Amino acid sequence: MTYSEENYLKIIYHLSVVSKADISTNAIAHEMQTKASSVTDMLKKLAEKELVSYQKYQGVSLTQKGFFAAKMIVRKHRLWEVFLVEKLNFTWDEVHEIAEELEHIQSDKLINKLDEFLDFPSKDPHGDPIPDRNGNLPKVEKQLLSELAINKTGICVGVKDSSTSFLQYLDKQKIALGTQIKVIEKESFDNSLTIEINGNKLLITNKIAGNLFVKTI
Amino acid sequence: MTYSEENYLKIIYHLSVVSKADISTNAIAHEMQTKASSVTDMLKKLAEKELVSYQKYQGVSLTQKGFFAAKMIVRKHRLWEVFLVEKLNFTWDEVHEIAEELEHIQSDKLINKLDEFLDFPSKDPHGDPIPDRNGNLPKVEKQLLSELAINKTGICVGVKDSSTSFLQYLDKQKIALGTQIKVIEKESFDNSLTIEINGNKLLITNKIAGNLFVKTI
DNA sequence: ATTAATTTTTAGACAAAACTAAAAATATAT
DNA sequence: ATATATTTTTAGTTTTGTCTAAAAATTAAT
Repeated sequence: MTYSEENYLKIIYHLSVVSKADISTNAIAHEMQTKASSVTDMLKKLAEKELVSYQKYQGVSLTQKGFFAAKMIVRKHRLWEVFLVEKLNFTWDEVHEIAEELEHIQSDKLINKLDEFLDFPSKDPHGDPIPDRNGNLPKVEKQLLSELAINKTGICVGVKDSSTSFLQYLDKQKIALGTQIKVIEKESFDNSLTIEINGNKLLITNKIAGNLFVKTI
Repeated sequence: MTYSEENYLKIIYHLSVVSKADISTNAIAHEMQTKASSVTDMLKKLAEKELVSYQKYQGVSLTQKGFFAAKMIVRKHRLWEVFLVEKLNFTWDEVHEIAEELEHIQSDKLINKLDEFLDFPSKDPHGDPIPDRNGNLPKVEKQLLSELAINKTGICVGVKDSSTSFLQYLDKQKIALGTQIKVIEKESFDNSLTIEINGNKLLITNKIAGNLFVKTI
């Protein structure tokens, strides 16, 4: 598989996790930051290789083969992220771009030895689950902070958006994986929330709350 | 720089270390396992970027800029090899191919943090020196075993050929970096050598002796 | 010093992955 | 139901790095 094919497969996988329905050409083009016509070309190539099932004008879905391949790319990405943070002391907002490159390194033996070296982690630095060598994904129980009821407390277990800017915002507000967050108040006009962290109150927008995963306790 | 440009630069660097004179198109084609016409195309591109100085029909040499860039690629390659052997327990004959991919990962921060994680090694698993972040190469004092005089003893400090088959031959004969080797006899007809390792005598061909570096003691 | 052999370069093509512009299919709105 | 808007596909280019075949330059040989 080429570098580009792997990137498409990964994008289709991520879109599939969210949507269930077939993935549209435009949705892929948007994620890949490319043009719809380029996507069409690539979908034909992936269909030819039986990595996706594709019907003209009807979008795509991953085949079993494509699904497994995508999970292996995600596995590599997330394991490298763990390596970068745990072993090389990168911060969680620095690792995504580097892992985007490292995920394309071929060797299965490498990734399995890396997995062992890292002591078989089940989650990456952003709380996302890491598929094992057979493609099994640990099921992570979580909900968006924006969906948490008033007076309920959750533990931060992941982020939906793992962009540098969002992660740095969280750092600034002293929100990390494992942090306890209690919902104090919800403003119905703009859906902003007042939350309590370590005894301090903090006002956050709905956009922030919609990108933070918590687990209720 | 593209993946392919980096590979050309690295090959030109390796040929330069050996030959001093300008590097011929054919020599590069042979190393790259490609055609001379492809090499010509690439040399024009590298010259355009001022990474090599190139005169039609006269071969190429690296510019200062190209020399530094090449050393950074070699640095990455060798540091990753150390990582694979020291941290992931790969054997020295398995790491070259994987490092060929890893050497193209971009981030400077990554490679400097890796360097630190590995405790700033000066040599890779095959005894080759690792350039530091400024491009300085530790000078390694060594000579080929084939050039060692009779009755002299040397310590194995490196290999010229780091192919899997040669390294596995050395493993089979219990020759590793640090092994003491004494030259007992040289057969002038075929230039084969009788050597002594750990008290045992061993007959090796000139080809073997011509690919093993030793340091006299 | 010519001729022959080798090396190197040019010219033209091709595959991968992207693009633009236009056509076709699907979805939406009145 | 028909017109309009949107989405998707096709057709034709472009760029990167490769190739083959032929031409040009260099090197070797008599």
